[in-house]
Amino acid sequence: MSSQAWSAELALVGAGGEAVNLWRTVQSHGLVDLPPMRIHEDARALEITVPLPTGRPRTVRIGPGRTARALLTVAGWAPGRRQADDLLDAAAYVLRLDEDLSPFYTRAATDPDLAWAIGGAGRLVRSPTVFEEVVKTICTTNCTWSATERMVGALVEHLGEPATGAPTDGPYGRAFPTPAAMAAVEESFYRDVMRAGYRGAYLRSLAADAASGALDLEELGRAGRQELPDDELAARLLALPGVGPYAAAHIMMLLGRYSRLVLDSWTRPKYARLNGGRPVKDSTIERRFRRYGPYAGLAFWLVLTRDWVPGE
DNA sequence: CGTCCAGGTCTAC
DNA sequence: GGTAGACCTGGACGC
Repeated sequence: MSSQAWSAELALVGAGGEAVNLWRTVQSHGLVDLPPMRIHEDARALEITVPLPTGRPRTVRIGPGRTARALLTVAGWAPGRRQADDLLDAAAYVLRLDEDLSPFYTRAATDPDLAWAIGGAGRLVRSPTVFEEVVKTICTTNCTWSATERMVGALVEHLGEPATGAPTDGPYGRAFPTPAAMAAVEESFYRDVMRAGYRGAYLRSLAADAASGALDLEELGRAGRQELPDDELAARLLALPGVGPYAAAHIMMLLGRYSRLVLDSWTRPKYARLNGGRPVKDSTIERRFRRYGPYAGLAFWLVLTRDWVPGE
């Protein structure tokens, strides 16, 4: 416990000069409610524990700063210039500030259902690693949200590297586990501690392949659309154990590949509710968002989550 | 207490 | 290529 706290501001602007609504970004999808991320409602801030290129992970709060800026704070930290820059880079990465959403906004501007978004919505919080997006997504499949929380919570609490000054127990204040850490534990961990059921074998296999280098998820997830088109990325993801159509679409959306719509037992009824309550066929939904081309999945997601932040 | 199913996926037809 | 059944777990529900 140190009374010192490091803080710095980060300009909230997209790569194309677009506005960025921080609070909307913080609440952009469900994974921000899973360790090592959490939302501090009263402060309108995102807390996340991020690995840094050097030294231990750090837990940073990303909240509102001066106009069009985020304020980053880390308790009990007095970093050097290099480390401070690393943390700023990590926060910018998590907020996806390197992405240019202006092509999407150009299309949204002419859509009465989505024109509201151009004020700074549509930026989805990004995990520090692709591995984390994949593992968490697998932990959302075929189970309730409370089960997802249990599984991810156990992973981070028991296998995540603690940040300096982190609490000695509990899932917060720890970076998401590395593939090596997840590959090093026995099956019994997945069965008895994480209680992952049949997903345990998928996760263990995924972690082992990622740890050995046989599978480079980070390269896969960060490849450009030119070198790896969406269809090919989808095929590669679908080949992963435990990743089917829903999970592939969800992972792709989190990777900034929005061509697929996330269709599952939450999105289908939610879309139906927004359209008079009658079930809507997948093909009908696909058709409605086809005009968005590579942004179809993002447009769909924003329509579904518009009411997550009141006032829009 | 049994059945169903949740932000599905895999295997075997 | 499309479609049943099985699959871990544990809340929610009906009986």
